[in-house]
Amino acid sequence: MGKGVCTGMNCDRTRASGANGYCFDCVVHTWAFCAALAKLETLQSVVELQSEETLFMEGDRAVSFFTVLTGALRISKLLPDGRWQITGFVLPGEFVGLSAEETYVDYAEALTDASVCRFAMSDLRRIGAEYLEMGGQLLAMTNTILTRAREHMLLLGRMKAPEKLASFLVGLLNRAEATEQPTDPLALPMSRADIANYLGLTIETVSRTFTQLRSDAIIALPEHNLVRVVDGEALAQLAEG
Amino acid sequence: MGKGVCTGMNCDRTRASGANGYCFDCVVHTWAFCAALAKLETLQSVVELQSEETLFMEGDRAVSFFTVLTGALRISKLLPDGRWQITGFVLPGEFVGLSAEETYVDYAEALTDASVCRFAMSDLRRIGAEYLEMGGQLLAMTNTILTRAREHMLLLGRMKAPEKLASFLVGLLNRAEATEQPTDPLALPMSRADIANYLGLTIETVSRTFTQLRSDAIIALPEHNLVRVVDGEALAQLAEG
DNA sequence: CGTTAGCTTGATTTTCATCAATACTCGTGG
DNA sequence: CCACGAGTATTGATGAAAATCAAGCTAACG
Repeated sequence: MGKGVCTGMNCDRTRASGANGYCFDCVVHTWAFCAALAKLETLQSVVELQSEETLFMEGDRAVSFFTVLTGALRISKLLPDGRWQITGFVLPGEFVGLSAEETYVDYAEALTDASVCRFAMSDLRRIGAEYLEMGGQLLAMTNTILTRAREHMLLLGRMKAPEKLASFLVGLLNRAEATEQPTDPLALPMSRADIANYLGLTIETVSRTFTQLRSDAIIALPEHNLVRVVDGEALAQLAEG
Repeated sequence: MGKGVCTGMNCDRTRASGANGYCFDCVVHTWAFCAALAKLETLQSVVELQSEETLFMEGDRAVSFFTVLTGALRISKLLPDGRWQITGFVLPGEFVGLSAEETYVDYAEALTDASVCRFAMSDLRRIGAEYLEMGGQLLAMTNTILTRAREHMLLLGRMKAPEKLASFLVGLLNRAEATEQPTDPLALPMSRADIANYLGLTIETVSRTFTQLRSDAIIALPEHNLVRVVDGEALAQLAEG
């Protein structure tokens, strides 16, 4: 899994939030849960991550949670024998690291160079009374994540390889659209290995399936990490099962 | 999937909560999120469900959410072509039906005859300001559900049939223990078909795997729906992967 | 006591994993 | 600028796990 480790709390690569310490000009301002809050700006700090760096590990004390500003993270769970499953990708404006436990229950690692905005759990509890609105926002966003998790279970349990890949691409397209990022050549921030793991497949099967979708003229692959949708109808069809 | 439909809101089979309308002697009082609240008792009503009855469906307006009092529910998602995936079982004291959307995003059906305690979403919003504590409880419980969902993804994506089944049994044992229900002959409230679907397998594979675990002297099956753990060590070992 | 739904067992097929090369891409240094 | 090498992706051949197809079995219920 990841190489470097930066547990947020004690990482030296932190600095004041945004360009000048205010949320209102934060890159993800309009999508992130913290958008609702003016005073929150005093509570966070920005953490810079290099590609493959670990933000937190299972078992670490869950003292912080995070909003992704730029780049992307991967969330995964590990089996004792080394097998693991990526349970989600976290894109800009989305948050990660809330846990009902004292410690984190999964791993968060940077897929690319990334920056995240750190919040202290203790601050969350403290301001709860004042900034009730945020509690609601967090609950809503957690529910959104849960909904996505359940869709992913349907994918893992019941879909065939081409359906899985189509579904994955459609999901990425939707999220890119939602955060106003380019979709025509859609960028895949993750490797084939990450895609394969996320979909419960192997690298080889993902690769074969990519070439299959390409030869069926459903997508084009101008580069390994760029996808162009040729037949959106067929892709959506596949993605639906 | 289910037969009858009872969307909670307009179900006639409702009555006042508990034996006498107070939460404090509710059967799940000590485990349910509502335990923290005294005033909540005025806000709910009890809904009785028959086995296989539907509590809510994907697309229904999400006007209520529920705590299970007795029995068990199954939560599932449906693919257009009829394939579906059970994403979770809901046991007494656990809640279900919170959604960030306007409508429910999955199906909830009774595995057995069951009773659930209904809360109105509007009440949740209204009392939010006063009963902040509950918001935190809901967030915590939602995070617990999310954690379980992620563990389930690991199971669906990376485990082999015997590991899946062992993991499922261990999970049920833990939950039965947590709510002080019998574990020695552990009752399986769900059919082989439900287990199979939940684990991303077929009925046949589950059946074969049960007989395999039995002939390996890891479990005994005094009846189809009763499991006795013979070699807990081996079972835990398998469940861990 | 027969019927039916749910479970088990067996035979065959399918999908995907595994094993094994081969090709591509990008960065480095001659 | 090109050759080399390492990491990543593709392609091919084979094998294994679980799905599918097809009977039987069991137990509960009329």
